[in-house]
Amino acid sequence: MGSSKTHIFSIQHNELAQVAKVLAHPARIAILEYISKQEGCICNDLVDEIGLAQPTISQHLNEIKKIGLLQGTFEGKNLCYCIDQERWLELQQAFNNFFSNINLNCC
Amino acid sequence: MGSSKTHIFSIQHNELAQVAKVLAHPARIAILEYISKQEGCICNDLVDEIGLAQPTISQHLNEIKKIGLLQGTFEGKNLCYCIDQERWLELQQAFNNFFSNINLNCC
DNA sequence: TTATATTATCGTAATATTGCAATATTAAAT
DNA sequence: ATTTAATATTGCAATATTACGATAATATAA
Repeated sequence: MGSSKTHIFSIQHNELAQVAKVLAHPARIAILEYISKQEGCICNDLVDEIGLAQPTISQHLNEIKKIGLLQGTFEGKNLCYCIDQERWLELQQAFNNFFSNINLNCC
Repeated sequence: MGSSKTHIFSIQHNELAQVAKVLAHPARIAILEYISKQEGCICNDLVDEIGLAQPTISQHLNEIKKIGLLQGTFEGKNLCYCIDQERWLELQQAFNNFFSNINLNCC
């Protein structure tokens, strides 16, 4: 065991959970916030800013990338990351729907 | 290693990440949705509904409880869970703030 | 009190995540 | 082509998560 039984859940539930998993680490929250404060971002700044080793930051960036939240473009010699606006708003909507659709009539 | 370096991050970032972690499993999403559809809930129903073993459901409920999202009251011989409304709205707000405060000016 | 039903806890196995050192890759500058 | 700087990948160790069988605790009913 140890692995989630994803197959017994709906696609919607799995997808929301997958996105939540990316947000489930303070480094990734901090990275997203930091990137947004810059206009784009050079990865090496993140290493100084966040305080984790370069390979670790790179891994976290990859997790964020996997759910489509990062666009990367080259600018001079440095890779420049920025947040994918369309996907961002889509996820905002997804969370808001989840929180709004829940019925709060308590027993 | 293996454990998150939570101490290098802000309280806000850690708290949001902690909540996201609870939502980061489809079973817990499904449990929250199912509880909300009922008015309260008997755990054994969840076992049938979700399709995981009773101890596993109990563990998931405990994770949800830890972030203050469940109220439990006794009703007859069965424990009746329901969603804590105040906390729910608080978390909805927290996620919405996170998504709204991000600056989307791309490079 | 004893039986019954429901929920919680314990113990354990399988898998996932986190983090970093070492190394490789990539692209620009010389 | 070589050097330099930035980012990615690999390999591995430590810890966390997920899941469930066995068992304990809890509360009602008989």
